[in-house]
Amino acid sequence: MEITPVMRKFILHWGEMGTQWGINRSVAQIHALLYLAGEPLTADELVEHLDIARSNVSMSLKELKGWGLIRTVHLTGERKDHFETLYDVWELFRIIMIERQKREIDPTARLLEECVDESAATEAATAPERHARLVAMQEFIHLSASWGRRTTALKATKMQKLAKLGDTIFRLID
Amino acid sequence: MEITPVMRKFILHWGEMGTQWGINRSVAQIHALLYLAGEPLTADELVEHLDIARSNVSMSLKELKGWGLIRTVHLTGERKDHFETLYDVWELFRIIMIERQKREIDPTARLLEECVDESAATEAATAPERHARLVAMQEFIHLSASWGRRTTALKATKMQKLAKLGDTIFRLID
DNA sequence: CCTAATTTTCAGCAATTACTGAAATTACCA
DNA sequence: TGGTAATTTCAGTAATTGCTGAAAATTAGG
Repeated sequence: MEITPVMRKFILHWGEMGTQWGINRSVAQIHALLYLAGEPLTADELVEHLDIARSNVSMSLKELKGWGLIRTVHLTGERKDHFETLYDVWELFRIIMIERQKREIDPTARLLEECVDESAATEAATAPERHARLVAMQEFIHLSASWGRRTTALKATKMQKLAKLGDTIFRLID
Repeated sequence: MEITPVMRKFILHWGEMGTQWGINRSVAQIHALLYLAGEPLTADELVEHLDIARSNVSMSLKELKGWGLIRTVHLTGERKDHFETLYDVWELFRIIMIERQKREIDPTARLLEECVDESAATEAATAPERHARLVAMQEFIHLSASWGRRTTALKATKMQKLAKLGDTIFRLID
């Protein structure tokens, strides 16, 4: 496994993108490299190619395992752990959606429900418009969560088909 | 304009959510407050309610203006600038989508095009599977960008209807 | 124009996040 | 079971990001 200029270019960009979305640069880079490599790599290979410390790789791999984006592979005759990611972009997307939903959308939906309930009890009468704005936000988050759950419940192949179908429908409407 | 416990709760959560999505906490809090307030507020009112420095508010407002999420309002007889946001969550969502598309998705799509082209020229023959993975990623990003453009091209009301329609269709399919 | 109110800028400090190297732990084999 | 390779943990440090106060710039009213 050697890193080509194209691979390097992609990996670096992916790392920067990650930081903008709240994902650690090392984590994003490691994932990008595993995706492009197409074969399980050892932690030491990641250290070498990405030029980051062994301990950083260890932590980042742990993070990626936590997201369910990589798995440990044992190669016969090899002592070191090897790591590989999924190679299906739709499946990757699906997993990330599920996790972000669980970590971010769902708690927000819960909080908004609390806010709306408390608002209904205390200030809906005195500040009806503000109450309505809270409800509008709650509905939006709720609808987003619903879309998220429904799409991620689909298999990756179905999801892809749906996405392409939607795109085609849009094109026809235009 | 007084801050109620419910408002405080929402604003604090929104600020935390922001940080997880790469949005500055102060920026997110200010926007949340303007949304809930339902009326234009001065920078000094933001300082007081959110307990952050005047200069921080100034910077954050600039950021929000850059995103097109707030506008300056001049009230007759008032010397100070007042700021208000849009109160339509769908319109807010639309603006944020357009901006993120422009800042993040489009550059990534361009980069992937370059990568695919370079890969086609240099290594498609020697590493066809890796080339295919790059192409798969490009297609995914391209499809995402296409969906983004098409949905944001819709008026907020149409978008909302489409979202609700999609949700209903999903429900029927289940 | 001059003055005072208001807003913006920015250098410096604070807080957070990211990364490293050393040490501890675990896994594997003889 | 002891020894070595591999991995993880974590305290300390570096880098980044966020925030502040002081000062400069801008604006509006007289």
